[in-house]
Amino acid sequence: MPMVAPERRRRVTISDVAKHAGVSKAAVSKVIRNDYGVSDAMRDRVGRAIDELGYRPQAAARALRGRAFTIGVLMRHIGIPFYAEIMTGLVDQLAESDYQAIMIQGGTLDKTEKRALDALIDRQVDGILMIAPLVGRTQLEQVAREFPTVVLGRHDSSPVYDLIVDDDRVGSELVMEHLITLGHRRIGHITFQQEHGRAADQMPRIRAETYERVMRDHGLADEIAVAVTSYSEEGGYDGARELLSRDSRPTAIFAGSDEAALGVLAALHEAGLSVPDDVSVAGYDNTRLAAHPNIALTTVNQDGVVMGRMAGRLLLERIEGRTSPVHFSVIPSLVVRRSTAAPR
Amino acid sequence: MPMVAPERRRRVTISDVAKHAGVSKAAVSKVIRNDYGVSDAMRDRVGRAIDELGYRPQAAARALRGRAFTIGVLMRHIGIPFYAEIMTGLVDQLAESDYQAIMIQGGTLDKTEKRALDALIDRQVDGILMIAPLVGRTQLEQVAREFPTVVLGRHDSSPVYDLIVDDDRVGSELVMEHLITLGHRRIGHITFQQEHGRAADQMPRIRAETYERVMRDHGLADEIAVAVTSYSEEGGYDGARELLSRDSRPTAIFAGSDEAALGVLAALHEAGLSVPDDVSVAGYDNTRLAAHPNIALTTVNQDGVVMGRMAGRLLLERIEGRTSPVHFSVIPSLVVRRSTAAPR
DNA sequence: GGAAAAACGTGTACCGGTCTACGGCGTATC
DNA sequence: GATACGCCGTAGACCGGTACACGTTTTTCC
Repeated sequence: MPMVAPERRRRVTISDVAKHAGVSKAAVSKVIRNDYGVSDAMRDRVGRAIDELGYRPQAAARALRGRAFTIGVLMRHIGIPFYAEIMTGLVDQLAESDYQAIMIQGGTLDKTEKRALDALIDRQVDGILMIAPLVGRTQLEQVAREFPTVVLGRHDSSPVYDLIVDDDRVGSELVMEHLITLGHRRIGHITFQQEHGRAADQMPRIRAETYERVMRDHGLADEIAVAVTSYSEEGGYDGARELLSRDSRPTAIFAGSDEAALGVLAALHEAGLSVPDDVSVAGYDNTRLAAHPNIALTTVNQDGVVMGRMAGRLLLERIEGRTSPVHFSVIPSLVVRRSTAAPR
Repeated sequence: MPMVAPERRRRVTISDVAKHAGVSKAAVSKVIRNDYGVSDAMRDRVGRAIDELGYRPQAAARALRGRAFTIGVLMRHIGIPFYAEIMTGLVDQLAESDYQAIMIQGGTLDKTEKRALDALIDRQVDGILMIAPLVGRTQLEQVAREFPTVVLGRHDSSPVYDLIVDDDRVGSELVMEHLITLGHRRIGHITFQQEHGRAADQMPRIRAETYERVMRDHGLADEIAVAVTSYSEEGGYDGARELLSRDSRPTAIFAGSDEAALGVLAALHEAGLSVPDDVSVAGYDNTRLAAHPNIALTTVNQDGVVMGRMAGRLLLERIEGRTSPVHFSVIPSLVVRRSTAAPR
């Protein structure tokens, strides 16, 4: 028996609505876009036709001429809890507008990120939010010149895009002062070396530099010990093992991120060292997991929801025509939990 | 001084390429799509022109007539570790094709999920992957009739879409047999009541039913204790508190998900009970965190990467024209860690 | 060697919207 | 009463691709 192809009902178009309402396509378009020059009667009439037919404008067609009503979000990877917070804020902010946020994974390589970014551009998004992008500054500015762009989590400001950052200097100082006040002197740090050596103002770099500065300010220049790995759990694990293998074992480790701190905890556990009795551990980001009683990590809280909401606002403003750059900084706070204590 | 509007360079179009190569638009289009009827010379020539101009086809324009080369993924929320695994598999599978995955958050409400799904449809995606969607079956089938669709994490099969599931019966049995073999009799369960009461074949329901069945099979019908909350950390916390407050405290808790299990651990910690000495805890999903030494959760491993890869494959097949439904089931395995032990 | 078939390139309608230009009509202005 | 103007609706070009129909050239085959 021949397979009957399922009849794919043709989608309702603006012409269908126009015909059904007995008006022109242009009139329907005006109503949809809330354009000038529409009578109340027309609005009602078209509105009813739209409802009756269940019409929804097709984004692709709109994109070709006008806007796609789409905000593209580029992130390395989903599953990073802090990113989820950002999205919560962004979606919340966009909920009142006609815009929709779509996300795309850029991965951790230049190449894959480039591909993802291109994909967003090819899809004619109206604005782009880049979360901690790897892309070099020149290319970043080139994109930003053509599309409203907000960059989150990088410190290199530019006249062509908006910037949202947590004040990593302040946050790192909070952690370091906390550890030093507790009495620690041999404090290690785990940082993340981006592929682009040039990016002196990227977030991991700032945290690392602040760490070193505070150490020096307290006359602990000789105790500086940095492991360069990555901000992932694996990175934290490897970094901790490296730090532990050095001559004088640190009594505290400031991991550049909570993810990394989780790896540090794992490494310490494996080495039979207890936290915080043998080694204190602090992270950064206040991931939801940091709060879990089995982890109880001292960390820095940066309000991701606020950052996401602000990102949405800035993008909408840019889409509306703003060209002057905005630099928004969130002040972080220290959250002390059981992973830090005075050294024994 | 008047602000000079940044000149937005017009994007390179197919006509530009055609002119530059001295051929027709149609020829360029054929080359791009690898269509029939193109000579090697033509391919070279056009290829060179494309490279020289840095041309990239615009997805919106393609979508209008042909395909958008976009796969839409609908998920409740990013930040759920298991979803990240699925995406890894999906992206990996799509990497070789011309398709790109975009994600959209549906939230936990019918209404917000509907809006997100509409947004995908409006954007003319070529295929949709729905991860544990809330949407009712009728609507689901309606969407699937018009767009290639793969549903992951729900057990209600249909002739119009493909299904990818972990075999939740087998997984739940593994957990229960493990606990019973250890000697537990008072085993509690935490489940998730979806909004749609009708969905008898949804995943939480299956895990819960299997729990009850195994209990009965071992003559433990009287010990059945189920807390109905949700599969989130909060849900687990609340559920555990409820179970602990009952007359006979369970010696083991089978949480329907790792997320919930984390909440259970938190509640036990708060109650001053130790794991696994006082209470054994098991989860489901083998989230990355379950492996962390500070958590060390006994759980069920279902290979999210494999599931994601399969989702990609099935979608591409459907886009190519397959209409017969596929039902793919992943066999889970038990991962025993330190959160379970014989009752004292 | 000639007819048929295959290979290749082009012209152009079309997808579903947006937006500019314009025309008709009612009202205010002088 | 003629002119000007604001308001409202429409016609139709246009966005950047795809795909079909068709003409021309080359190859195949008897």
